[in-house]
Amino acid sequence: MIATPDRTPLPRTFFDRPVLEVAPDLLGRILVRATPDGPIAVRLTEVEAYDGGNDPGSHACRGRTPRNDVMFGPPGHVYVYFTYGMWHCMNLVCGPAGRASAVLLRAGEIVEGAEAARLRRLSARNDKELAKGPARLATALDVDRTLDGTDACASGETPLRILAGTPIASGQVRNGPRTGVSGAGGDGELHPWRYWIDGDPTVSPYRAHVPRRRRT
DNA sequence: CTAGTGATTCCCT
DNA sequence: GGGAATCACTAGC
Repeated sequence: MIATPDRTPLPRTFFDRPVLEVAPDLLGRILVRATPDGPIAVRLTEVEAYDGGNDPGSHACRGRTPRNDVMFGPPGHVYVYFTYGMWHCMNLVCGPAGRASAVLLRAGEIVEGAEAARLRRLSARNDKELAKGPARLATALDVDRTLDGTDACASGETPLRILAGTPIASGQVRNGPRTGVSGAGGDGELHPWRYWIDGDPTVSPYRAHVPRRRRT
């Protein structure tokens, strides 16, 4: 018998913990995006931890800037960045405030509002690909920089909120090197901080970071 | 399935 | 000015 997902919002205290504790605990949780077409909900299946200033792979490793400002703020808020000239990716900030740690949401299963998500993801060949990858997840949920700094733990009507869902037993959680991260050779050995649900079909393929030469 | 490459723009050095 | 926490597409196995 399959347990019904818990629709209770996650409290801010959930995020006010070390990022390596929060990241695997986010698997199986449900993020809800309110849109004019109705809610789109994603069950998280893959995440990556970024541990503030000590982490060479983190956007916060060179200090506070206008872009990463939200990472230095209170936990439970959403950090959205724009990358590769085209894409957005979203994170949830973890505690304590000022630590600048966050969890990148890398992939998930759309469990509500798939019709609305498909409108944003016309290249997806099937529903498993709707949110298979961090930029795909943000696109499917219509998330961009205008949502940077949104409080995912606020009560009342908010563009983004996160529900308890169904946590994943530790035996079903796998971890390994982060995907596509520059700034740390041998990153997999030192920072195996990508977590995913074992065998889940919506988990994105692993790709090592490859520095690209500028077109002449 | 894997591997290689162009797209496109913001941010920080 | 260089590079980026990526994706879509193609070729080949």
